[in-house]
Amino acid sequence: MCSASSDLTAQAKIRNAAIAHFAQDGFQKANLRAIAATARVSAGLVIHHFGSKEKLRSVCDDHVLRLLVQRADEARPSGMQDPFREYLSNPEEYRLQVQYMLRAIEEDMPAAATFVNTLVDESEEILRAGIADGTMHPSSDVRALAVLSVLHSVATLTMPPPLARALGYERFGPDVLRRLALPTLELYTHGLFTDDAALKAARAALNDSPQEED
Amino acid sequence: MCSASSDLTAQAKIRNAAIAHFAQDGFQKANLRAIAATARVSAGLVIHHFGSKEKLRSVCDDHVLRLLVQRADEARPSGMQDPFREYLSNPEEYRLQVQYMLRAIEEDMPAAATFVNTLVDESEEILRAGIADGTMHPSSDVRALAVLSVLHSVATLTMPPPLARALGYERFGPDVLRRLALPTLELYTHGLFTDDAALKAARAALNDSPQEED
DNA sequence: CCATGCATTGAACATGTGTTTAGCATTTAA
DNA sequence: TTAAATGCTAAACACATGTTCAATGCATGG
Repeated sequence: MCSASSDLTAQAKIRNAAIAHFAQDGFQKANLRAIAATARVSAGLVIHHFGSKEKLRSVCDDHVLRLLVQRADEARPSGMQDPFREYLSNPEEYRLQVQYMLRAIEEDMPAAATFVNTLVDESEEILRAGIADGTMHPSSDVRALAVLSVLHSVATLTMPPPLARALGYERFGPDVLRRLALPTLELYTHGLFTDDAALKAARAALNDSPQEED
Repeated sequence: MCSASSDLTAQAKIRNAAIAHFAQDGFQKANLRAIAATARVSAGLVIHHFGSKEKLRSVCDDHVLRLLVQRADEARPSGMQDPFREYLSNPEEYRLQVQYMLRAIEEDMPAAATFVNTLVDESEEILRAGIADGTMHPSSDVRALAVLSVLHSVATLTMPPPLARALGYERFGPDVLRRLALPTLELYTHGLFTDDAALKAARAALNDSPQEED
């Protein structure tokens, strides 16, 4: 990265350093002096160019969002589906951008909402198409299923250290992802239960106390 | 809570206030003066009784862990399985303890490791029993499946706001949980795919490049 | 060459927050 | 009753960190 950083403008160097720090430490824990140090500039220059830490984050949000959406568009029509393989088969820089966006989702930033909506909408489309052509089971609530699958993907990619350790790894990484790939596909192919007793029980319970709308 | 707080020792009041603040805001964002204000004491007293913010957290960790494990033991042999129904059908105080432990998992505290290991071990036992008696499908990696199911539960209970909003809710809550219950059970009963093409492809891909890095 | 403007810096400033300290009040023990 | 210990507080302190400011260097145009 140092080889490329010398011919970038100071603004771009700061922005890239900020993206790395925000992705790794989160917005709050990341501090301007460390970002400035990574970018080989002073803390004052960061404010001079971006006005405030908040505005700097906004610029980073837009930048990463643009990169990810652009990459997804280029990969049409497959889009952003199968985030696991996507994540595994792409360069370090891409992983950083994904990590940044995952942090943004956790911290509920506006750019994250845009990103998540894109993912969920795309997921819902794929589900509806799969159900229509018979490759996927029908669902009582396709929208919820779309959210659920995105949630599972996000959760896997942000797996908390204690869970990674329960699997025998120091922390989340590509090896953990590979380890979980097969069980995940097995679950999505055969399910877990051999009968629908639990499902019927849940349906009954939800009908007993229908806290619902239409 | 105010009615009960008057006859608690100051230490207990501070500890309970800290649990609430840590659960709601996370350890870093929570500050001693706010905790002290909730407990109706001065900030200095918090340090006087607990030594430091870090030690205060340690006491809270142990306290919440003890309460949750005790509750799980009382609920034997069902233990901590089906966290959704457990979460929905229990009082506010219990939700706070769960929320505290979820925060501890995110922030990778020692107590969280204990809790997670309990959950995963218990989950693995249940899976092995279910597979043995034929109510669950065999798995190529039961341990990983146990981690996966715990991960899904944790992820659902800590659903980031953007995902809750993608479902049409302001933020995560009991209603979101009820909405996701059926799709989750459907997934765990029937799976998603109607054939095993994706599963076979994954098996093949993992055999082709079993240990690849770029 | 000078002047203007931009990039950049180091130091100072402001604020939030964990912690320390000195002191006060109340209880307890001799 | 006095003295020590305990519970508790307000203020001060230390430090991290976002931000401001004055000054310096350096380019470009007149």
